[in-house]
Amino acid sequence: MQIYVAATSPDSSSFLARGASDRIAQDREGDALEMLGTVVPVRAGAEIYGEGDTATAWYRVQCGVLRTCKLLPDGRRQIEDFLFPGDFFGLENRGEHSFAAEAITAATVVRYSRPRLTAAAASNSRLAARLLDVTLEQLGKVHDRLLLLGRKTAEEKLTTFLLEMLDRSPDGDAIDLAMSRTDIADYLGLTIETVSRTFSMMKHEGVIALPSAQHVVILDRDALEEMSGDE
Amino acid sequence: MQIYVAATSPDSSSFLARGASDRIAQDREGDALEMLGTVVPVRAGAEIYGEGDTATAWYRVQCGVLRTCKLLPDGRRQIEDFLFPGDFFGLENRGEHSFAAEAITAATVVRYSRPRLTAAAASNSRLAARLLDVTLEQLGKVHDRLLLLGRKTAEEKLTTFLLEMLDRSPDGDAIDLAMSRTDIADYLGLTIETVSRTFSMMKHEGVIALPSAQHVVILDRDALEEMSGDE
DNA sequence: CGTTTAATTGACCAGTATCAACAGGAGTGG
DNA sequence: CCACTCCTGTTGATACTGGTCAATTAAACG
Repeated sequence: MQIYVAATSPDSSSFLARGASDRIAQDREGDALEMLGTVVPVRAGAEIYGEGDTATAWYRVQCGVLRTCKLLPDGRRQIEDFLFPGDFFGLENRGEHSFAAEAITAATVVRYSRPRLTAAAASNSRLAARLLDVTLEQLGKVHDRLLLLGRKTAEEKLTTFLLEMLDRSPDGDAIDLAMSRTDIADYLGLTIETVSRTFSMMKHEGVIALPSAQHVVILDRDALEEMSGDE
Repeated sequence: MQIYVAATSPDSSSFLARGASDRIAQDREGDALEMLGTVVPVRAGAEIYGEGDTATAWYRVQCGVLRTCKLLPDGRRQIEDFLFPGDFFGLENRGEHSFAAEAITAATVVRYSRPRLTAAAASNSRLAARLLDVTLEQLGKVHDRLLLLGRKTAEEKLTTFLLEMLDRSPDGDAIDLAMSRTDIADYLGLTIETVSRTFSMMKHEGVIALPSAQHVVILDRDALEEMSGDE
């Protein structure tokens, strides 16, 4: 099983006081947040919580890959996000979860009880700022996906997806896809057939190589970026 | 010009301490947030900030209707949200705004300088909790739109949109659309032609009436809800 | 009123979905 | 070790939703 490195770029405009804005350092030193969490192991394919379950906690991925998804009554599915080590999920203030969270690979997650989090944030302003930061980061990410889902073509969606996965991959030009074609399709608002066909097309054009269905090698990153529609 | 009433349903699972969770009452009494804001009038069509502008403040709509939108280099546009009185916008922690904010009608917005907000939140835990709540609410709203953009049909998108507008309308069964067909199309990931055709179809089926392009009367709410795909 | 812009409607087209067949690997049992 | 099965992914043929281009109507504004 591959290990993904969390993308934790320090953000200069963070809501944290300047000297404390380096999240990586903070993670190492073990801040207030770390004291509150409970480590929970999850089997591959298992559900951490379902859509509609009472939301009692926030979570963070320690290792493994997960997905959060939502269903329409007739079974159509939308994957909200793929989650890698370092990612938070379950961030909601509604009474119940509006997405389900499921483990794609075997995983470990850290569980932060919401009442405890609320109480701790009330007396620790740095923790409160941190929670806000995490939430704002998620919001920014989701915003980008609106444009992708609403306005991009299949080819643009898939190249954007690959570049995104590449950013989170330890390797510079190879991606180990932990998720199935179905997951990718439901993430991008496409069908598995279109995902597969678009992969094949990119392969034939020499932009990527596909040693196996799960293993993607980027051959021409520039071309990929051009195809993503973002520039 | 029509006046919209902000949808401010108290949320029992708020991050605010229980006795203070009624946002409506809070707004009336004038909390810490109110002290920090500057009222800014905006002309119809004017831009409050552009995509890529340095993000220096958060905002809240006092009156009028605005939109936040994002462009692809080739001109394709995605509207992130329509904003009505009471709505917050500009909530970001990246250095620059990832969406532009524009006034659809003449409007007044309240501007909250970010450095001042950060400082105030650091010493006022109730304000910090409030900011987190506002952000989480936005996150929840955007999540619902992912499913709409990724998996719903044109008809489902438009009925969902109408029900959404109806919820925010002062009237029980009539909607005054402040935005153009182009705006609606860019909000739902469709073209103006498809929006127009779908409206016509719904009119012919007797689900809605269209006394004018801007005025929609809901004739059969149940049918509309059934058509939205959500149940 | 005439002019301009927004919305509607129509004809046609394209991108993506659907339906269906086939191929490739992984696991299982003989 | 090979054959069989199952499952996932790929490829092909065809259909259809929604997009594009164009013409018409309606509304807004001077």
